[in-house]
Amino acid sequence: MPPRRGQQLVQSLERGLAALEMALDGNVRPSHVAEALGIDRSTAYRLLYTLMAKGYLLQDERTREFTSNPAKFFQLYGKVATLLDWSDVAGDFLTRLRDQSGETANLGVRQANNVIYIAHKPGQAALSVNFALGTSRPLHCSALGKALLAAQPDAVTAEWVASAALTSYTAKTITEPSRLKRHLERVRVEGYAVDDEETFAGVRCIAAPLHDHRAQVIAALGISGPTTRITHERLPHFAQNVMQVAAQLSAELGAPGAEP
Amino acid sequence: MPPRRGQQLVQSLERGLAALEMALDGNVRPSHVAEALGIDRSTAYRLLYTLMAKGYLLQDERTREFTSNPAKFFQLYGKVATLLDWSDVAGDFLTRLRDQSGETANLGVRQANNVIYIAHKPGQAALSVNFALGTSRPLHCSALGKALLAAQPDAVTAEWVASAALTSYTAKTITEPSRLKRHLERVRVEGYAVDDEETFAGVRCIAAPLHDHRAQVIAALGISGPTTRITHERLPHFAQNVMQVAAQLSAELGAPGAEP
DNA sequence: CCTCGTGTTGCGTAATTCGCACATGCAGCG
DNA sequence: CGCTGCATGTGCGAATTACGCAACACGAGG
Repeated sequence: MPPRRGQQLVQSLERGLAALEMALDGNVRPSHVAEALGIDRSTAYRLLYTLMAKGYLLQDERTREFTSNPAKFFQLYGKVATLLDWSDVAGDFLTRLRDQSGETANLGVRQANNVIYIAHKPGQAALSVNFALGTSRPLHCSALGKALLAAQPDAVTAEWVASAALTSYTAKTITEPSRLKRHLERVRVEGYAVDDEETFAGVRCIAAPLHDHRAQVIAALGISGPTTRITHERLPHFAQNVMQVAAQLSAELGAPGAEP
Repeated sequence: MPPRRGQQLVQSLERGLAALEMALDGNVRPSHVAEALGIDRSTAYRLLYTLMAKGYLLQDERTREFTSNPAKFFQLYGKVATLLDWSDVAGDFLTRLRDQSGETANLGVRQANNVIYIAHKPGQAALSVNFALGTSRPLHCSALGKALLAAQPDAVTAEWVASAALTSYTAKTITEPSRLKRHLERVRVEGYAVDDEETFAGVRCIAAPLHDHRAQVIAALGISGPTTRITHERLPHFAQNVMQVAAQLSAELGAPGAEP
């Protein structure tokens, strides 16, 4: 018997959700899930079967593989419709930012240790940064993520920085906790965050936080583009642009103190 | 111990998913879930807590209520990106259908006993049918649903009609299995389905099935509008329009036999 | 202050789940 | 063609796990 932790999680549910997420990353079979989770094949099978019975998965009649059921997830997603509304509200501002900067504009929220991109307007230049909605990126090396991190109270940020796994993606990724902490302090002072090729070589991003009617930071807005266009010289200009649109969107969301 | 059914489902996972879906329909508290599922409060709490630990739910610090975590569901949804692509492909056809008919065009797939609307183009008239993406409607009283039902093999349809709960929504909803069966046979012959105020009074819909490269019916396409514009006289004309665009979209999807 | 309702946690029980073992089916190969 | 290897799917018994009971903490309301 494993030692009881502070809070006991329901094991079957935990494993079932893990199996579900595996199926979302690609078709799975009981043997795969069993190996990945360190459980018996039969157990994995019963979890998958239950997920299928509840509509989350489908099973291919021929190959016997379990697949995620897109319709089910679309339905679930439709129920958290607030985000859809978000896209509608933010759409005009993203377009404005995209047109003013000429680069891909995007908007993301925090989910655990990641930023999730929930709305975007891809740039129209031949060479533009592009990725699918719903993509997640680490907080510590994305502009949106750093803008969100910097908005937290000092103590929270300090604790997070100390305990987080600062995975390196490029030579420029900040992996030292102390350096990241100082970096975030500067982000807060300046009002915007920069990802200077810390996630992808050749890609620079700029982001600023968005405030709601309670002045709470709930999301971040930014642009991403190739280093050839977002140069160090033009960076301050882009940053002003991002902050300006972020303030406008915040005002639209009812943030106090923002320009009308 | 309850008698074992043909296939045993994992109870904890089943209950956990039920709790999750409750949370998607609005904030929940352990006592609510416990009562709805007929389980103890403590059990409901542990399920909710596990869902929270895995990122599916959030708990309000003040009210202690559990809320769905939109970011998580957006992330999950982003992974089943095939549907997003679908919207892209279907977008032009939906627009064409909307512009030709002047009514709201929509596209849906089957999910259990419902149709899920996964793409649409709302009509531009002052009075137009409109609903959010991800909405679900019963198969037996929606045009899209009947188009999907009629495409199945006879035996499957017969069994479904006999066992399904044909809930009535308006006076015109078809609730007799035998009548629905005949109705669906006619749908198959005609090539299109009509929802003649069977779901909402004053709303008429027309839909036709979409075929993929294997000639399998995978979705349905249609229009919805007020009975004042979609009159019985003009209905055949609208039906031709729907079938034509459906055939074009099917061809785009690689369906054999459809016009290029 | 008392009561009621609810969130949260400890604990013992027993129901539920888990893993083993096996039947079955399929694909590759000698 | 039959043998082997591998995977899915299903009884079944053991015991781990999840469940319900009970109790505590806390806040609201009377």
